[in-house]
Amino acid sequence: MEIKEVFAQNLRAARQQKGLSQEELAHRAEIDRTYISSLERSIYNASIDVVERLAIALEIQAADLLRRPPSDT
Amino acid sequence: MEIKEVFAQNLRAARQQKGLSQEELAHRAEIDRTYISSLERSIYNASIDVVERLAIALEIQAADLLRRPPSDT
DNA sequence: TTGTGACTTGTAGTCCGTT
DNA sequence: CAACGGACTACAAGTCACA
Repeated sequence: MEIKEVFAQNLRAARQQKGLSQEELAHRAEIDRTYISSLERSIYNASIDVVERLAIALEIQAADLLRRPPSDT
Repeated sequence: MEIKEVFAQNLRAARQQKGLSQEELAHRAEIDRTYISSLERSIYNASIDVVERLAIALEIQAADLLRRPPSDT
């Protein structure tokens, strides 16, 4: 499993946990709505500043968005 | 402090902890030596696949390379 | 052994839309 | 509300010569 897939899953899970739509998250993180959609579908390898902006908007640690599930380690 | 600076410091610290030169790490991670030099000088916002390749070469977690020092939180 | 400048190429990231 | 397309711009990715 590639890191961008891990990131995609963590991102979607964290966003839904907060009850946010892609558009609301996009606004908070100042990132394009369609790009967040792409990230959740594992299209791109986000750069670390995008990871951090999303983490801040989601009120979690940037490192948490890259954390692999226990079953995968 | 920007995330790329956090990453740069963590990268250099982890590399030196392993007693590796930039060139040796470059070889292990299959990344150009001068690019690693750039990353350690906070030139770029690395993408998450590069972060992971370096983490694997350093035998640490990708998330650890993004972790901010306690004094910074 | 590492830093740096100059450069090219590939992909990250934006903005418009439709389904 | 989200998936998806095309066309674009910005910047990461990768290479080289040299200090």
